Amino acid sequence: MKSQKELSKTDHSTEDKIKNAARLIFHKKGYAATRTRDIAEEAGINLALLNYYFRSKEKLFDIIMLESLQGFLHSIKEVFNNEETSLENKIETLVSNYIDLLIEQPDIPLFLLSELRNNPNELVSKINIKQVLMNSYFIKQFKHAMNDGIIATMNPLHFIMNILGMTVFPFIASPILKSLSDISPADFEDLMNQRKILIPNWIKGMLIV
Amino acid sequence: MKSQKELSKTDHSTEDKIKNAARLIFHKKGYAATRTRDIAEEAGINLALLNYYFRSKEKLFDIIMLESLQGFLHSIKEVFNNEETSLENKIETLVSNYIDLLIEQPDIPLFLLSELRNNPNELVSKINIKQVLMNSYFIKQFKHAMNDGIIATMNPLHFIMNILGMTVFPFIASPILKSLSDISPADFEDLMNQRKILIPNWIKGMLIV
DNA sequence: GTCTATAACGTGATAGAC
DNA sequence: GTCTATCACGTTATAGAC
Repeated sequence: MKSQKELSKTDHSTEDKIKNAARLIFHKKGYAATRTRDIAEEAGINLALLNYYFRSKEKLFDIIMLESLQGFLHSIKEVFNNEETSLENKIETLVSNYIDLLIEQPDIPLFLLSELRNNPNELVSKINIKQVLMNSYFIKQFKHAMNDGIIATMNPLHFIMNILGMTVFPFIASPILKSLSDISPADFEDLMNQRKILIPNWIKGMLIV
Repeated sequence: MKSQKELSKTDHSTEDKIKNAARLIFHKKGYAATRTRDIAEEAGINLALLNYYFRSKEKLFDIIMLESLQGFLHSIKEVFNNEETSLENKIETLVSNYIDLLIEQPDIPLFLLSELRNNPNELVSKINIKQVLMNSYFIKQFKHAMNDGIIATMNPLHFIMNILGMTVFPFIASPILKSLSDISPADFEDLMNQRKILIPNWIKGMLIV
């Protein structure tokens, strides 16, 4: 239950106030549409202070971007490299954790994907997503099960696309989905919580030999 | 096979040159990050002409946005309201059409979803997505099959999220996915083409009672 | 550290010649 | 219709007082 604390992090220092405001607005509007004035106002401080602490809009953005990316990968990393849990259990945990995360911070995926779009970013290589995902214990288990004929043979990328697609996409597309049905935010959250059970079941269905 | 023609539309008139350039850059960078100067350069004309023809950046954007949204919905509309085809056939056709469309114009989904994010846009209601999707012949077939016990019972929204999630998400997340494996653009396209067959099969698996 | 005032710059839009 | 030159404005960033 750290999420609430995570969101409105310790707002003690001015530096933290600015960072929290920046995260909020960058996530919501993206780099280009964000004005440093908005961040300053949201933080309740003066515009000059932003440059005093972070030098420039871009530097501040880079910090937020890095942290957001790391935070988002953190969930996967922990689950994927747990050597105690089964393949099935990993899927259930991952989906459930992500849905919880996305209910709290629904803006993160669209933010990350938009900002990563054109920047074959140094960040992506710095964070080394490849190492985290493709060399994980999870992938080992997956390939092992395929070799043993326990699950159907497929490129692990398909598998990752399906899990992430079914889990993350509804949040990215929520503006449209909400307009499809006359669905309230509470209803939407209910639907997403249902998916904690549904998605792992669907995924299992895909793996049957 | 209209797609090629669709993309580089008749570049005859200056107006079309500007629109095509605008579409290209807006799709790639979004509204805020796009400079009218970039559009003018891409179109090979002068900045003043852009305002001469379209009055303002925003007006030009609105046109591109509307057309893009309509184009994207067009695929669904046609497939979903065909009263001759089966439920299974509709799924196969929709997935296949979308993958073809996204291979040609991979920037569209992220563009639409980003720009729609904060605008409970008049557009969304003007286009009336709800009407197109939820009152379609497809949804009728779907509910019918559920009532008859032919397919598993679930909220149709889950179903739509799954199809779109599995189909569209890989394109949205392609920068990350490409960095995961050392996958070439051609390999990525191959993977996506595989999914024309795979996704409908997975979806059918979800529907088994 | 924090503020006000202002400089420096980029961008959308227009005037006016051709 | 198309161009060059320029305006008008908003935004980032800094100087300098407190």
